[in-house]
Amino acid sequence: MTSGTGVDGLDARLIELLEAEPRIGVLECARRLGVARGTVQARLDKLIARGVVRDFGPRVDPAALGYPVTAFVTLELRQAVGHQPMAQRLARIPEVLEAHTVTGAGDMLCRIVARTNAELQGVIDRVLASEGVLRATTVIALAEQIPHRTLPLVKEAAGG
Amino acid sequence: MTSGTGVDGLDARLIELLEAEPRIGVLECARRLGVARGTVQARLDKLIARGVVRDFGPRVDPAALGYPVTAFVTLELRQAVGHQPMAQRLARIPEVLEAHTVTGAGDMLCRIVARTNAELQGVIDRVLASEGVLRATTVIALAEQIPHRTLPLVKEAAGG
DNA sequence: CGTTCCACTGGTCATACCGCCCAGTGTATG
DNA sequence: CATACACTGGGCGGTATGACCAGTGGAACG
Repeated sequence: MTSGTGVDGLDARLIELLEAEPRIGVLECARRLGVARGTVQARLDKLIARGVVRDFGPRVDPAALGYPVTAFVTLELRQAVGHQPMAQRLARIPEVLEAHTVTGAGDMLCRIVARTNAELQGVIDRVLASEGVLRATTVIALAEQIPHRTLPLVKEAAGG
Repeated sequence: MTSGTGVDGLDARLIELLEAEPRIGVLECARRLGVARGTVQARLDKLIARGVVRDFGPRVDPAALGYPVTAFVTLELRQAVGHQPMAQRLARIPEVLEAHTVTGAGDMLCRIVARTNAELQGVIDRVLASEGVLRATTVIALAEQIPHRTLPLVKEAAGG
């Protein structure tokens, strides 16, 4: 194994290839990478088994779904409420796409989408209505300068 | 069309199914959804054509790659520097997974990962070294309460 | 130095899926 | 009423898939 993370150059090239053209199959990957099909299969199995590649689920674009407004909302919680139950309450709001507990002044950071700025207000109101939320600070994402990516990281981890 | 977004119940069920078991094929989907294969194919094509489903790329887990530390960094930029060139500079740092321009006190919000807290400092230093960055405010993500999801949103858009 | 382990190769096999085609039907639209 | 559209259910050839195998080369270990 090339590095401690267990990802080598071939793994990285494989992920890169799949990232670029997700529809191609194992056989095609093998051809392009210049290795045997069984090798690609084994690598892929191992990457999935190790959790490096979670899955190949469909990546849905909220904007195309009609939710072009993205915002990051920092929540301040009442100390007494646990983060777990809070997360469960937030999970009931479909527009909450993501939530993390964080350090700093706030307690939780959420990614929220909405159809319009006006509806964003509505979503935030629903968040605020959750028991235990003291305050919500919102910043609206004006533009996605770097869309979510992991490829450079994979290459980095592979050593190059 | 059921709704203005162009996603109906069947679309939603299809996405949900693919989300749950990404490896199954069109035929299997058709069987489980109780519709003809051609229908599934047509729906899927349209979803992709409309951009609702971006692709089926591999979802890489940075933690499994050896980058368990996630942080959100808010950047204040010198007014003179454009966001575009700034994004390009940030894009050269593999650990920067995402970047948005935002409203509020800060100018950009980035998602950053690192191997350790100590290395996080190093990554932030590299960000700060970029021309035009005046200040960086960092919050570390302690736990991912709600991992990135879009399913509830899809169901919502489909009307339930 | 020999042994053992492991990954990769390159080949086969039967199965099953894929993309594409078609005619027929039901339904909403104009 | 005519049209357009979506879905059905069927069939077609081509091809990938997953599984399996023997053989090879390198690295680690006693």
